[in-house]
Amino acid sequence: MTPRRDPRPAAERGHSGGGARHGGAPGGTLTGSIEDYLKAIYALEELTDLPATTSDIAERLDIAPPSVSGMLRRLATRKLIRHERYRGVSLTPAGRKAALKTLRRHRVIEAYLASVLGFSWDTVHAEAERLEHAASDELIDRMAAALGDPATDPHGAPIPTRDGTLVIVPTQLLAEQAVGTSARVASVGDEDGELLRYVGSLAIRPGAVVKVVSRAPFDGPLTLEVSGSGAKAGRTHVVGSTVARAVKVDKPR
Amino acid sequence: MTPRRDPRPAAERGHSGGGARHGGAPGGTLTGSIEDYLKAIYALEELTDLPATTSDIAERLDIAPPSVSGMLRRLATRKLIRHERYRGVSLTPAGRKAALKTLRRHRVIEAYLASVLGFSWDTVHAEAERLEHAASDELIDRMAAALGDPATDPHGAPIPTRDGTLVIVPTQLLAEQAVGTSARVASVGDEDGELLRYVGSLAIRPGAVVKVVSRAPFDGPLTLEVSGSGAKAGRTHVVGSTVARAVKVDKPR
DNA sequence: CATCGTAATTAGGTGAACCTAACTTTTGCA
DNA sequence: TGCAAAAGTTAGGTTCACCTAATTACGATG
Ligand SMILES: [Mn+2]
Ligand SMILES: [Mn+2]
Ligand SMILES: [Mn+2]
Ligand SMILES: [Mn+2]
Repeated sequence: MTPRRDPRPAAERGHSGGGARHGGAPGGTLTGSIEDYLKAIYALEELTDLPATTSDIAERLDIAPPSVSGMLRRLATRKLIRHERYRGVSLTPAGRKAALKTLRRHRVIEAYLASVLGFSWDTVHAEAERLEHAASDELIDRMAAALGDPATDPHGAPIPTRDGTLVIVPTQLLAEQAVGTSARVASVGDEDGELLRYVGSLAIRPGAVVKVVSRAPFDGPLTLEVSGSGAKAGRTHVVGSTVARAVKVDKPR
Repeated sequence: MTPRRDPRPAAERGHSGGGARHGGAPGGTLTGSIEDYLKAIYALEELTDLPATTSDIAERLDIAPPSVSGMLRRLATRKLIRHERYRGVSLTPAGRKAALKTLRRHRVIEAYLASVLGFSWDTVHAEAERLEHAASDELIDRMAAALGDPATDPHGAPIPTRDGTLVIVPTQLLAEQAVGTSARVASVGDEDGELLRYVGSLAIRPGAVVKVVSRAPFDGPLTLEVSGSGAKAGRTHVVGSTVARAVKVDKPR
């Protein structure tokens, strides 16, 4: 009569989801896939202040749109998102909380790998993308503590605190920075390792100061001066719009 | 005509298997489940020098025997084990290699967590059990290097080298040690956290020297003297056969 | 050497997370 | 305002890794 074994879905048990932590979080344990969807939705909402669309999520996660539709239904059932059919999704408080928790894990891991284990800033993201689903809360806390609870990750992105608070510093894209002005680099997008290696070779990293010398029309290339230490510092460089949209600078005021 | 996307099974892609590393290992990437099966088979073969049986594997992994049968068929198809129907399984060279690789990962992670991040020896196993499937080779190498390529994990178990060599020190179970003799503790089984906490409280850990004072018949309790530093050291203790079978001591010669 | 208990396998599910092909809804634009 | 393209969903698969119930093989014993 009584089932012999753990009747939970496979993904929530030992393996296959990666999401099996220990503490019984309200609403049940989240799989690794779910954590990545929530992170993606969070990032898209943040970016546009609008509901995230199916195709944006699909593109970001490199998953076919119908697969996303299916997952969104599951996320809605679990009350992690609100889904208006054909319109898009937004995170519920529970979903946002879970997204920020995963984001904290991701960024703490990145910071630890870079600071303590000597990983380069273009390799930490891929590693963190997997470890974020396998590390316990305990491990994340210990890594953060070992670094003195860092405020940002190696790419300059703010690290959510243990209680789910994310400090939002006003920034704008380097692509939007006025010609002739200087600004401090706040962060660089961490998804594309090649881009990070290139940007790093130009001494563009969080804290560096960049001056926009000129901007070609029609989303054209940007001429920059990077002031900072290093061999290439102080020289001018021409970067394309992809790079200019991957770099965030402090907003002037 | 051409398939739009990655046609690999879901478990080998982004998530769901945990086994998706980066380097294209020969024979295809292994899922986290497969890695755990191979580790279990390796341990059972090591223990008895006989083919591992379905029910032993099932018990060790807490999985129903029919599920194990199914997985064994898949492992045999992938040439990781040899399977004689109704008889048992043994690892092929490829399977053994994979098992040792996972074992190395597991033990390096345990050692790192204990030495660098201050985890206690009774908590590292659970953490390593998940991280072993998500960490890259690079990460394992860096953790091992940070510790000066340790020879053993916190429980005294030898760590396989990068090239898959495992140093086998002749040991016997504390349960088999002759009455009246002393021996150095080589290792303690790491699966049961509660047991580790208890054993640790008796100052029984790798390197400690234990003397068997007496042994009650019929698999009965053992009276021990633990010599070493610590408050409880030098006192006698009585431990049951479960503990006596979890502790390995150097073999006399 | 027949039999019976145990071990192993087969048969037939399930849910998660993906896919392509086909269909429906929304929307941008002539 | 009508209509085609784009976006989103539904329909119908697949694989993985688990499950229970039923069946088959093995091997110990009388
Ligand atoms: Mn991830
Ligand atoms: Mn980052
Ligand atoms: Mn494991
Ligand atoms: Mn261990």
